[in-house]
Amino acid sequence: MSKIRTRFAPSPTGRMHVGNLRSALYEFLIAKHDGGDFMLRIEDTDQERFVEGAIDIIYRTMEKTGLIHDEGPDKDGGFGPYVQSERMKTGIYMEYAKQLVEKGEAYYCFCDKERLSGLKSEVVEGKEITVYDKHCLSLSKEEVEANLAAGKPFVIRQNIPNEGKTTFHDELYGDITVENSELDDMILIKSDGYPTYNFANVVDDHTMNITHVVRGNEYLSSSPKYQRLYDAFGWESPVYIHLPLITDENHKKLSKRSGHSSFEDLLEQGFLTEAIVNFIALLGWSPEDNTEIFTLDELIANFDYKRISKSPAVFDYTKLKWMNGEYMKAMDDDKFYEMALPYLKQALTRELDLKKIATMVKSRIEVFPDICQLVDFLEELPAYDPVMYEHKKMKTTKESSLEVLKELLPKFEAQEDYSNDALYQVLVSYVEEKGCKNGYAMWPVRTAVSGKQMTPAGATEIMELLGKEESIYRIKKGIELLENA
RNA sequence: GGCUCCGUGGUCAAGCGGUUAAGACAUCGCCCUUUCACGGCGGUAACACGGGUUCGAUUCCCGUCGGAGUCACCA
Repeated sequence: MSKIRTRFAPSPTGRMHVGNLRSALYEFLIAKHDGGDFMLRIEDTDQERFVEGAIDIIYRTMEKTGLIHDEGPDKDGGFGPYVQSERMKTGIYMEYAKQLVEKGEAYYCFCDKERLSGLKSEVVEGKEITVYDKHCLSLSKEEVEANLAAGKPFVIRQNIPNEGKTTFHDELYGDITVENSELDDMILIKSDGYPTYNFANVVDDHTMNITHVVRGNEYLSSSPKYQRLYDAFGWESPVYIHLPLITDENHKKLSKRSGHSSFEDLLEQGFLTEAIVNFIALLGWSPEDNTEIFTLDELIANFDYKRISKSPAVFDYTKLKWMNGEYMKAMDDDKFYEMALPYLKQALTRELDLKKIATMVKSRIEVFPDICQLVDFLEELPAYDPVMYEHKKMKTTKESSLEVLKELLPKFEAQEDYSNDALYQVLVSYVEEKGCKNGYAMWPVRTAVSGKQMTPAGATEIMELLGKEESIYRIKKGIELLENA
């Protein structure tokens, strides 16, 4: 058995779609699990859709996610060029297309747009469906030569008989057979001389010795055509592995509209690269045991493509968030601080111990932007409703809270050491003296000092952060509020 | 609409003829706690339906229904 060779073949048309990223991941894992090679090939045969900078996005994403290719435009492995527009310059596609023409497996077509649009078509769900009528197949060799000599624009189409069936084999889905009459004579070479994706893909996969073609499920229905191409050339077909679709919450193919369809979207929303990779690895694949958290190396070690699922998977944003939270908790404090800093700075402008705050917040958030609403009260005491002082479990009421705050205020004013420990002592001794439960005193203080239902820290921790002046000010505010309530 | 694929809780999923049908997210409840969160414990919740095959079907076959994908000089 020869070494496995897989490839990731994106088109430089913009952001990295998570579906594509998962394909890349699986292609990488299938090769690496077996000690094989993974390559990157740029499929830029559509000049119109080409987006400037998109190739950089691809490189950056691959590197960031750790999907390091063994061969690619920047790493020649002897099978180059690895960019289709460059391959085209070698004349490879036209050469192979002509081979097919000679074998009668393809033919020149000179039909123009007008004739094509005049073909009988059917409109289904707003989409126009036309089947080419093989009009140019009947052209004689002389007619073709004459047209070519006259410089008439042409395309080359695959010649698929109207009879018979075509079968191809997929590792996951098994044998799939379709009637040839269902297969359209697809274009191999476009009138601009570029190959279509379909054709370039087959030629390149073969000439680059790709052993396992791993791609999205959306190619399943066109695969018979590819199979016919391999057969027409007399090439051995690769192992096909079609991946289940990733859908949105409505079970539709994940699209830009969902707002989280690309890797960049996710990064912008505060997700960690490792969490994203881990999450999408589990979209359509599961290990033998119940492990859910995987490093890339662990994935390589455990990835068995036979365990890839056949049914589509909904991209569960909520679970991604949970997973991201797990990664955050596992992060070391310094690294977390570094990454959280931009968000902290955005929320807080006053002098505060950001490092301490970062640590407090670390185990309580799922994505970085959560930080803002969690710590904003430190910046400025929010307006709050005095009913927040009432807490059933703490047995506090507005009245009891007022009393506690009033009794505590002079103690806090007298206190010089505003460390959490010292402050906590003040509270505890007050509680002992009063003979009540901790919460009975804690709750009102925390409420006064934060104005929030939920905070990333306890009362005295907050006071330590705020400092004496601000703490006293906030407690006085609380008293005022309660007196007027 | 034709063709193709898919069909286990709300979601990801294990299962591959005999199981009390795992686990995770979400949700709910309880406990812990310097509130909330974290953490711990527990609960609710699924084999789309109808026929076969079989001693026995979630598992195999057929049909129905449902969902999706695809039908470009886009990839």
